[in-house]
Amino acid sequence: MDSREDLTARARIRDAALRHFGEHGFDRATIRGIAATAEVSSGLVRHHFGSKEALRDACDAHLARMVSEINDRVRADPAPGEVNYVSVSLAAVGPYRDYIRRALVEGRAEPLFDKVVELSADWMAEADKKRSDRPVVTRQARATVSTAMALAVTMLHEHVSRGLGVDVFSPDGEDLLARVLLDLHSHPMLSPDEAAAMRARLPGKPRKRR
Amino acid sequence: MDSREDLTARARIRDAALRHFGEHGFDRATIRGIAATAEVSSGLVRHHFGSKEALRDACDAHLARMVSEINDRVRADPAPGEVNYVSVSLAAVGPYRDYIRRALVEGRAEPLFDKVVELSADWMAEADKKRSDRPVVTRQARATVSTAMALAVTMLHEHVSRGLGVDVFSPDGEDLLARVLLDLHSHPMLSPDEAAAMRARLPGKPRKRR
DNA sequence: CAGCGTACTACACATGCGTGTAGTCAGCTG
DNA sequence: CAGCTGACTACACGCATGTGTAGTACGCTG
Repeated sequence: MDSREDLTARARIRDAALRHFGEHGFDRATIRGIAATAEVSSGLVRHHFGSKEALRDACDAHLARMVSEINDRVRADPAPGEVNYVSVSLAAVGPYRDYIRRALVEGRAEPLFDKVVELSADWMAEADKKRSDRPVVTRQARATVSTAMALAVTMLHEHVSRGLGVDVFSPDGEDLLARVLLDLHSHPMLSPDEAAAMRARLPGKPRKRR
Repeated sequence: MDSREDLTARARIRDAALRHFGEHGFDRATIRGIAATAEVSSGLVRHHFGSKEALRDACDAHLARMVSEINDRVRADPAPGEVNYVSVSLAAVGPYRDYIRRALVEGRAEPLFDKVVELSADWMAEADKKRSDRPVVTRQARATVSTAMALAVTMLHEHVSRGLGVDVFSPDGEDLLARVLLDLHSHPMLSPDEAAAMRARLPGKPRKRR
Protein backbone atom coordinates (compact mmCIF):
# COMPACT_ATOMS: atom_id res chain seq x y z
CA MET A 1 0.00 0.00 0.00
CA ASP A 2 1.24 3.43 -0.97
CA SER A 3 2.09 5.65 1.96
CA ARG A 4 0.27 8.43 0.17
CA GLU A 5 -2.84 6.29 0.39
CA ASP A 6 -4.10 7.12 -3.08
CA LEU A 7 -5.57 10.40 -1.97
CA THR A 8 -5.44 13.48 -4.13
CA ALA A 9 -2.78 15.98 -3.19
CA ARG A 10 -5.46 18.33 -1.97
CA ALA A 11 -6.90 15.74 0.38
CA ARG A 12 -3.46 14.76 1.59
CA ILE A 13 -2.71 18.38 2.41
CA ARG A 14 -5.97 18.72 4.29
CA ASP A 15 -5.31 15.58 6.30
CA ALA A 16 -1.76 16.65 7.05
CA ALA A 17 -3.05 20.03 8.16
CA LEU A 18 -5.57 18.35 10.46
CA ARG A 19 -2.74 16.40 12.04
CA HIS A 20 -0.35 19.32 12.33
CA PHE A 21 -2.94 21.78 13.62
CA GLY A 22 -4.07 19.15 16.10
CA GLU A 23 -0.61 18.25 17.31
CA HIS A 24 1.01 21.64 17.43
CA GLY A 25 -1.82 24.12 17.26
CA PHE A 26 -2.55 26.56 14.49
CA ASP A 27 0.28 28.94 15.25
CA ARG A 28 3.08 26.47 15.75
CA ALA A 29 2.05 24.42 12.75
CA THR A 30 3.87 25.54 9.62
CA ILE A 31 2.79 25.38 6.02
CA ARG A 32 6.15 23.90 5.16
CA GLY A 33 5.73 21.16 7.73
CA ILE A 34 2.26 20.36 6.48
CA ALA A 35 3.51 20.30 2.91
CA ALA A 36 6.32 17.94 3.88
CA THR A 37 3.89 15.55 5.58
CA ALA A 38 1.64 15.65 2.53
CA GLU A 39 4.72 15.14 0.34
CA VAL A 40 4.07 18.21 -1.76
CA SER A 41 5.71 21.60 -2.11
CA SER A 42 4.69 24.40 0.19
CA GLY A 43 3.60 26.35 -2.85
CA LEU A 44 0.97 23.79 -3.66
CA VAL A 45 -0.63 24.32 -0.29
CA ARG A 46 -1.06 27.94 -1.17
CA HIS A 47 -2.20 27.03 -4.67
CA HIS A 48 -5.02 24.90 -3.35
CA PHE A 49 -6.06 26.77 -0.25
CA GLY A 50 -4.83 30.31 -0.68
CA SER A 51 -3.76 31.01 2.88
CA LYS A 52 -3.09 29.33 6.17
CA GLU A 53 -6.38 30.51 7.62
CA ALA A 54 -8.30 29.31 4.60
CA LEU A 55 -6.62 25.96 5.07
CA ARG A 56 -7.91 25.80 8.61
CA ASP A 57 -11.37 26.75 7.38
CA ALA A 58 -11.20 23.87 4.95
CA CYS A 59 -10.26 21.59 7.83
CA ASP A 60 -13.21 22.84 9.84
CA ALA A 61 -15.52 22.26 6.92
CA HIS A 62 -14.21 18.76 6.38
CA LEU A 63 -14.69 18.05 10.05
CA ALA A 64 -18.24 19.36 9.92
CA ARG A 65 -18.99 16.94 7.07
CA MET A 66 -17.60 14.03 9.02
CA VAL A 67 -19.57 14.98 12.09
CA SER A 68 -22.71 15.16 10.01
CA GLU A 69 -22.08 11.63 8.85
CA ILE A 70 -21.52 10.38 12.39
CA ASN A 71 -24.60 12.27 13.42
CA ASP A 72 -26.74 10.55 10.81
CA ARG A 73 -25.31 7.18 11.68
CA VAL A 74 -26.00 7.62 15.40
CA ARG A 75 -29.49 8.92 14.68
CA ALA A 76 -30.29 5.99 12.41
CA ASP A 77 -29.22 3.54 15.08
CA PRO A 78 -31.26 4.05 18.25
CA ALA A 79 -28.17 3.06 20.30
CA PRO A 80 -30.15 2.97 23.47
CA GLY A 81 -27.85 2.48 26.42
CA GLU A 82 -24.99 4.63 25.28
CA VAL A 83 -24.36 7.17 28.02
CA ASN A 84 -21.29 8.81 26.72
CA TYR A 85 -21.86 8.25 23.04
CA VAL A 86 -20.63 11.77 22.63
CA SER A 87 -17.13 11.06 23.82
CA VAL A 88 -17.24 7.72 22.08
CA SER A 89 -18.15 9.21 18.73
CA LEU A 90 -15.51 11.85 19.05
CA ALA A 91 -12.88 9.44 20.23
CA ALA A 92 -13.73 7.29 17.24
CA VAL A 93 -12.63 10.10 15.03
CA GLY A 94 -9.23 9.24 16.39
CA PRO A 95 -6.56 11.32 14.72
CA TYR A 96 -8.87 14.29 14.65
CA ARG A 97 -9.28 14.28 18.40
CA ASP A 98 -6.64 16.90 19.11
CA TYR A 99 -7.87 19.10 16.32
CA ILE A 100 -11.42 18.93 17.59
CA ARG A 101 -10.33 19.73 21.08
CA ARG A 102 -8.54 22.86 20.01
CA ALA A 103 -11.32 23.91 17.69
CA LEU A 104 -13.92 23.57 20.43
CA VAL A 105 -11.91 25.43 23.01
CA GLU A 106 -11.18 28.22 20.59
CA GLY A 107 -14.91 28.60 20.08
CA ARG A 108 -14.86 27.28 16.53
CA ALA A 109 -16.54 24.10 15.29
CA GLU A 110 -20.00 25.40 16.13
CA PRO A 111 -21.78 22.86 13.91
CA LEU A 112 -20.02 20.05 15.73
CA PHE A 113 -21.05 21.24 19.15
CA ASP A 114 -24.57 22.08 18.07
CA LYS A 115 -25.08 18.71 16.42
CA VAL A 116 -24.08 16.97 19.60
CA VAL A 117 -26.44 19.18 21.56
CA GLU A 118 -29.25 18.12 19.24
CA LEU A 119 -28.43 14.51 19.85
CA SER A 120 -28.30 15.10 23.55
CA ALA A 121 -31.64 16.90 23.48
CA ASP A 122 -33.23 13.94 21.69
CA TRP A 123 -31.94 11.60 24.31
CA MET A 124 -33.11 13.95 27.03
CA ALA A 125 -36.57 14.11 25.55
CA GLU A 126 -36.85 10.38 26.17
CA ALA A 127 -35.53 10.71 29.70
CA ASP A 128 -37.95 13.55 30.44
CA LYS A 129 -40.89 11.26 29.86
CA LYS A 130 -40.00 9.29 32.98
CA ARG A 131 -39.66 12.44 34.97
CA SER A 132 -42.23 13.46 37.56
CA ASP A 133 -41.55 17.17 38.08
CA ARG A 134 -41.56 19.76 35.37
CA PRO A 135 -38.10 21.14 34.54
CA VAL A 136 -37.69 24.82 35.25
CA VAL A 137 -35.27 25.32 32.39
CA THR A 138 -35.47 24.51 28.72
CA ARG A 139 -34.41 21.15 27.47
CA GLN A 140 -32.13 23.00 25.07
CA ALA A 141 -30.38 24.64 27.99
CA ARG A 142 -29.98 21.39 29.84
CA ALA A 143 -28.75 19.62 26.73
CA THR A 144 -26.20 22.38 26.09
CA VAL A 145 -24.65 22.26 29.54
CA SER A 146 -24.87 18.50 29.58
CA THR A 147 -23.01 18.33 26.28
CA ALA A 148 -20.29 20.61 27.52
CA MET A 149 -19.89 18.36 30.52
CA ALA A 150 -19.74 15.27 28.37
CA LEU A 151 -16.96 16.86 26.37
CA ALA A 152 -15.06 17.91 29.47
CA VAL A 153 -13.22 14.65 29.84
CA THR A 154 -11.85 14.94 26.33
CA MET A 155 -11.01 18.61 26.75
CA LEU A 156 -9.10 18.01 29.96
CA HIS A 157 -7.91 14.51 29.24
CA GLU A 158 -4.39 15.13 30.54
CA HIS A 159 -5.69 16.14 33.95
CA VAL A 160 -8.38 13.50 34.04
CA SER A 161 -5.88 10.83 33.11
CA ARG A 162 -3.57 12.00 35.85
CA GLY A 163 -6.42 11.97 38.37
CA LEU A 164 -7.60 8.52 37.35
CA GLY A 165 -4.14 7.08 37.11
CA VAL A 166 -4.86 5.75 33.63
CA ASP A 167 -4.83 7.31 30.20
CA VAL A 168 -8.51 7.89 29.51
CA PHE A 169 -7.93 7.04 25.86
CA SER A 170 -6.51 3.63 26.66
CA PRO A 171 -8.87 0.65 26.92
CA ASP A 172 -8.40 0.49 30.68
CA GLY A 173 -9.04 4.21 30.95
CA GLU A 174 -12.21 4.01 28.90
CA ASP A 175 -13.43 1.20 31.07
CA LEU A 176 -12.77 3.02 34.31
CA LEU A 177 -14.23 6.21 32.89
CA ALA A 178 -17.41 4.40 31.92
CA ARG A 179 -17.82 3.13 35.47
CA VAL A 180 -17.21 6.56 36.93
CA LEU A 181 -19.74 8.10 34.56
CA LEU A 182 -22.29 5.43 35.39
CA ASP A 183 -21.85 6.17 39.06
CA LEU A 184 -22.05 9.94 38.66
CA HIS A 185 -25.03 9.77 36.34
CA SER A 186 -26.99 7.47 38.59
CA HIS A 187 -26.36 9.37 41.83
CA PRO A 188 -27.60 12.94 41.92
CA MET A 189 -25.33 15.31 43.79
CA LEU A 190 -28.39 17.08 45.20
CA SER A 191 -31.71 15.89 46.50
CA PRO A 192 -34.79 17.58 45.04
CA ASP A 193 -35.40 19.49 48.30
CA GLU A 194 -31.81 20.67 48.51
CA ALA A 195 -32.05 21.83 44.94
CA ALA A 196 -35.31 23.62 45.62
CA ALA A 197 -33.84 25.29 48.68
CA MET A 198 -30.83 26.48 46.75
CA ARG A 199 -32.96 27.63 43.86
CA ALA A 200 -35.00 29.66 46.30
CA ARG A 201 -31.84 31.32 47.53
CA LEU A 202 -30.81 32.36 44.04
CA PRO A 203 -30.69 36.10 43.51
CA GLY A 204 -32.99 37.83 41.07
CA LYS A 205 -36.57 37.16 40.09
CA PRO A 206 -37.65 33.60 39.51
CA ARG A 207 -36.98 32.90 35.86
CA LYS A 208 -39.65 31.57 33.55
CA ARG A 209 -39.00 28.92 30.97
CA ARG A 210 -37.40 30.45 27.99
CA MET B 1 -4.23 56.73 40.92
CA ASP B 2 -1.28 55.81 38.79
CA SER B 3 -2.12 53.64 35.82
CA ARG B 4 0.92 51.57 36.73
CA GLU B 5 -0.81 50.79 40.00
CA ASP B 6 2.30 51.08 42.13
CA LEU B 7 3.43 47.60 41.24
CA THR B 8 7.05 46.77 40.67
CA ALA B 9 8.07 46.48 37.07
CA ARG B 10 8.48 42.78 37.49
CA ALA B 11 4.93 42.39 38.76
CA ARG B 12 3.57 44.63 36.01
CA ILE B 13 5.30 42.48 33.41
CA ARG B 14 3.87 39.32 34.93
CA ASP B 15 0.36 40.75 34.99
CA ALA B 16 0.68 42.01 31.44
CA ALA B 17 1.90 38.59 30.37
CA LEU B 18 -1.09 36.95 32.06
CA ARG B 19 -3.38 39.23 30.09
CA HIS B 20 -1.60 38.82 26.77
CA PHE B 21 -1.17 35.05 27.06
CA GLY B 22 -4.81 34.80 28.04
CA GLU B 23 -6.12 37.00 25.27
CA HIS B 24 -3.94 35.91 22.39
CA GLY B 25 -2.41 32.64 23.51
CA PHE B 26 1.23 31.95 24.15
CA ASP B 27 2.33 31.93 20.53
CA ARG B 28 0.55 35.01 19.31
CA ALA B 29 1.47 37.01 22.37
CA THR B 30 4.71 38.91 21.86
CA ILE B 31 7.30 39.98 24.36
CA ARG B 32 7.24 43.42 22.81
CA GLY B 33 3.50 43.69 23.29
CA ILE B 34 3.72 42.54 26.87
CA ALA B 35 6.50 45.03 27.51
CA ALA B 36 4.42 47.82 26.01
CA THR B 37 1.46 46.99 28.23
CA ALA B 38 3.73 46.90 31.26
CA GLU B 39 5.27 50.17 30.10
CA VAL B 40 8.80 48.82 30.10
CA SER B 41 11.32 47.94 27.45
CA SER B 42 11.28 44.50 25.92
CA GLY B 43 14.80 44.01 27.19
CA LEU B 44 13.62 44.29 30.77
CA VAL B 45 11.30 41.39 30.27
CA ARG B 46 14.25 39.29 29.30
CA HIS B 47 16.28 40.74 32.15
CA HIS B 48 13.73 39.64 34.71
CA PHE B 49 12.48 36.40 33.27
CA GLY B 50 15.15 35.22 30.87
CA SER B 51 12.91 33.81 28.18
CA LYS B 52 9.35 33.75 26.98
CA GLU B 53 8.80 30.26 28.30
CA ALA B 54 10.25 31.17 31.67
CA LEU B 55 7.86 34.09 31.73
CA ARG B 56 4.97 31.73 31.23
CA ASP B 57 6.32 29.49 33.98
CA ALA B 58 6.34 32.51 36.27
CA CYS B 59 2.73 33.17 35.33
CA ASP B 60 1.83 29.59 36.11
CA ALA B 61 3.58 29.82 39.45
CA HIS B 62 1.82 33.06 40.30
CA LEU B 63 -1.47 31.48 39.39
CA ALA B 64 -0.73 28.47 41.56
CA ARG B 65 -0.13 30.79 44.51
CA MET B 66 -3.42 32.55 43.94
CA VAL B 67 -5.28 29.28 43.66
CA SER B 68 -3.72 28.13 46.90
CA GLU B 69 -5.05 31.22 48.58
CA ILE B 70 -8.52 30.70 47.19
CA ASN B 71 -8.27 27.11 48.21
CA ASP B 72 -7.46 27.99 51.79
CA ARG B 73 -10.21 30.56 51.91
CA VAL B 74 -12.83 28.12 50.60
CA ARG B 75 -11.62 25.43 52.97
CA ALA B 76 -11.76 27.77 55.95
CA ASP B 77 -15.32 28.74 55.12
CA PRO B 78 -17.56 25.66 55.03
CA ALA B 79 -19.54 27.36 52.23
CA PRO B 80 -22.31 24.85 52.45
CA GLY B 81 -24.70 25.06 49.56
CA GLU B 82 -22.24 26.10 46.87
CA VAL B 83 -22.72 23.68 43.98
CA ASN B 84 -20.52 25.23 41.45
CA TYR B 85 -18.07 26.92 43.76
CA VAL B 86 -15.47 25.72 41.34
CA SER B 87 -16.64 27.82 38.46
CA VAL B 88 -17.44 30.62 40.83
CA SER B 89 -13.98 30.72 42.32
CA LEU B 90 -12.37 30.61 38.93
CA ALA B 91 -14.68 33.19 37.47
CA ALA B 92 -13.84 35.37 40.42
CA VAL B 93 -10.27 35.41 39.28
CA GLY B 94 -11.68 37.44 36.44
CA PRO B 95 -8.91 38.62 34.20
CA TYR B 96 -7.07 35.35 34.62
CA ARG B 97 -9.98 33.36 33.29
CA ASP B 98 -8.71 33.11 29.73
CA TYR B 99 -5.23 32.29 30.89
CA ILE B 100 -6.52 29.52 33.13
CA ARG B 101 -8.63 28.13 30.36
CA ARG B 102 -5.69 27.82 28.02
CA ALA B 103 -3.39 26.49 30.70
CA LEU B 104 -5.86 23.77 31.64
CA VAL B 105 -6.54 22.71 28.10
CA GLU B 106 -2.86 22.58 27.31
CA GLY B 107 -2.45 20.20 30.22
CA ARG B 108 -0.57 22.70 32.37
CA ALA B 109 -1.75 24.16 35.68
CA GLU B 110 -1.74 20.76 37.35
CA PRO B 111 -1.74 22.23 40.88
CA LEU B 112 -4.84 24.22 40.03
CA PHE B 113 -6.76 21.24 38.78
CA ASP B 114 -5.58 18.98 41.56
CA LYS B 115 -6.49 21.49 44.24
CA VAL B 116 -9.99 21.72 42.88
CA VAL B 117 -10.22 17.94 42.80
CA GLU B 118 -9.24 17.88 46.46
CA LEU B 119 -11.98 20.33 47.27
CA SER B 120 -14.44 18.32 45.26
CA ALA B 121 -13.41 15.13 47.02
CA ASP B 122 -14.00 16.76 50.39
CA TRP B 123 -17.44 17.79 49.36
CA MET B 124 -18.09 14.35 47.95
CA ALA B 125 -17.04 12.72 51.22
CA GLU B 126 -19.91 14.56 52.89
CA ALA B 127 -22.33 13.54 50.18
CA ASP B 128 -21.22 9.91 50.38
CA LYS B 129 -22.40 9.71 53.96
CA LYS B 130 -26.00 10.04 52.82
CA ARG B 131 -25.48 7.40 50.21
CA SER B 132 -26.95 3.93 50.59
CA ASP B 133 -24.95 1.87 48.11
CA ARG B 134 -21.21 1.52 48.12
CA PRO B 135 -19.54 3.24 45.17
CA VAL B 136 -17.72 0.91 42.82
CA VAL B 137 -15.07 3.48 41.99
CA THR B 138 -12.77 5.58 44.12
CA ARG B 139 -13.88 8.90 45.43
CA GLN B 140 -10.76 10.34 43.86
CA ALA B 141 -11.87 9.08 40.45
CA ARG B 142 -15.35 10.48 40.87
CA ALA B 143 -14.01 13.79 42.09
CA THR B 144 -11.65 14.04 39.14
CA VAL B 145 -14.29 13.49 36.50
CA SER B 146 -16.72 15.64 38.39
CA THR B 147 -14.20 18.47 38.49
CA ALA B 148 -13.54 18.21 34.80
CA MET B 149 -17.27 18.46 34.22
CA ALA B 150 -17.58 21.47 36.48
CA LEU B 151 -14.87 23.19 34.49
CA ALA B 152 -16.49 22.31 31.18
CA VAL B 153 -18.75 25.32 31.10
CA THR B 154 -15.79 27.65 31.46
CA MET B 155 -13.71 25.73 28.94
CA LEU B 156 -16.47 25.81 26.32
CA HIS B 157 -18.08 29.06 27.34
CA GLU B 158 -18.51 30.31 23.79
CA HIS B 159 -20.55 27.29 22.82
CA VAL B 160 -22.45 27.15 26.07
CA SER B 161 -23.30 30.81 25.80
CA ARG B 162 -24.55 30.27 22.29
CA GLY B 163 -26.65 27.32 23.38
CA LEU B 164 -28.12 29.16 26.33
CA GLY B 165 -28.66 32.37 24.44
CA VAL B 166 -26.88 34.36 27.16
CA ASP B 167 -23.25 35.01 27.91
CA VAL B 168 -22.55 32.62 30.77
CA PHE B 169 -20.25 35.20 32.32
CA SER B 170 -22.97 37.84 32.48
CA PRO B 171 -25.20 38.05 35.55
CA ASP B 172 -28.15 36.68 33.60
CA GLY B 173 -26.03 33.88 32.26
CA GLU B 174 -24.75 32.93 35.68
CA ASP B 175 -28.27 32.87 36.98
CA LEU B 176 -29.57 30.66 34.19
CA LEU B 177 -26.53 28.43 34.46
CA ALA B 178 -27.10 27.97 38.18
CA ARG B 179 -30.65 26.85 37.52
CA VAL B 180 -29.55 24.45 34.83
CA LEU B 181 -26.90 22.98 37.08
CA LEU B 182 -29.37 22.62 39.93
CA ASP B 183 -31.69 20.73 37.62
CA LEU B 184 -29.00 18.49 36.21
CA HIS B 185 -27.48 17.76 39.60
CA SER B 186 -30.78 16.88 41.19
CA HIS B 187 -32.03 14.61 38.40
CA PRO B 188 -29.88 11.57 37.65
CA MET B 189 -29.69 10.69 33.99
CA LEU B 190 -29.82 7.00 34.90
CA SER B 191 -31.74 5.01 37.45
CA PRO B 192 -29.71 2.69 39.68
CA ASP B 193 -31.03 -0.37 37.83
CA GLU B 194 -30.26 1.09 34.44
CA ALA B 195 -26.77 1.87 35.64
CA ALA B 196 -26.33 -1.62 37.02
CA ALA B 197 -27.54 -3.12 33.78
CA MET B 198 -25.14 -1.04 31.76
CA ARG B 199 -22.31 -1.78 34.11
CA ALA B 200 -22.97 -5.44 33.68
CA ARG B 201 -22.70 -5.03 29.93
CA LEU B 202 -19.29 -3.39 30.16
CA PRO B 203 -16.49 -5.38 28.59
CA GLY B 204 -13.63 -6.73 30.66
CA LYS B 205 -13.48 -8.15 34.13
CA PRO B 206 -15.32 -6.37 36.89
CA ARG B 207 -12.93 -3.80 38.28
CA LYS B 208 -12.16 -3.59 41.97
CA ARG B 209 -11.89 -0.34 43.87
CA ARG B 210 -8.51 1.15 43.27
C1' DC C 1 -0.28 20.58 -33.78
C1' DA C 2 -1.56 24.94 -31.25
C1' DG C 3 -3.57 26.82 -27.36
C1' DC C 4 -4.67 26.76 -22.77
C1' DG C 5 -5.78 25.81 -18.12
C1' DT C 6 -4.40 23.31 -14.03
C1' DA C 7 -1.40 20.88 -10.82
C1' DC C 8 2.85 21.56 -9.14
C1' DT C 9 7.81 23.26 -8.00
C1' DA C 10 11.73 26.29 -6.91
C1' DC C 11 13.10 30.42 -5.18
C1' DA C 12 13.17 35.06 -3.57
C1' DC C 13 11.01 38.70 -0.46
C1' DA C 14 9.49 41.00 3.53
C1' DT C 15 8.61 40.89 8.15
C1' DG C 16 7.87 39.91 12.88
C1' DC C 17 9.90 37.85 16.52
C1' DG C 18 13.04 35.91 20.29
C1' DT C 19 17.32 36.71 21.64
C1' DG C 20 21.96 38.75 22.35
C1' DT C 21 25.00 42.86 23.33
C1' DA C 22 26.50 47.12 24.87
C1' DG C 23 25.67 50.81 27.54
C1' DT C 24 23.33 54.23 31.00
C1' DC C 25 21.79 55.43 35.49
C1' DA C 26 20.77 55.04 40.42
C1' DG C 27 21.92 53.30 44.77
C1' DC C 28 24.75 51.07 47.98
C1' DT C 29 29.30 49.96 50.33
C1' DG C 30 34.05 50.61 51.61
C1' DC D 1 35.32 59.28 45.83
C1' DA D 2 35.98 54.54 43.72
C1' DG D 3 33.88 50.40 42.72
C1' DC D 4 30.31 47.45 42.11
C1' DT D 5 25.70 45.61 41.37
C1' DG D 6 21.22 45.50 39.50
C1' DA D 7 17.31 47.75 37.10
C1' DC D 8 16.59 49.32 32.73
C1' DT D 9 17.03 50.90 27.63
C1' DA D 10 18.38 51.04 22.72
C1' DC D 11 19.67 48.51 19.03
C1' DA D 12 21.15 44.96 16.02
C1' DC D 13 21.27 39.94 14.61
C1' DG D 14 19.49 35.81 12.85
C1' DC D 15 15.99 33.03 11.74
C1' DA D 16 11.60 31.03 10.73
C1' DT D 17 7.58 31.77 8.28
C1' DG D 18 3.68 33.42 5.33
C1' DT D 19 3.40 35.01 1.00
C1' DG D 20 4.43 36.30 -3.79
C1' DT D 21 6.44 35.27 -8.50
C1' DA D 22 8.18 32.86 -12.30
C1' DG D 23 8.44 28.79 -14.51
C1' DT D 24 7.64 23.64 -15.82
C1' DA D 25 5.02 19.45 -16.98
C1' DC D 26 0.83 17.38 -18.26
C1' DG D 27 -3.66 16.68 -20.10
C1' DC D 28 -7.53 18.36 -22.55
C1' DT D 29 -9.94 20.61 -26.53
C1' DG D 30 -10.40 22.55 -31.10
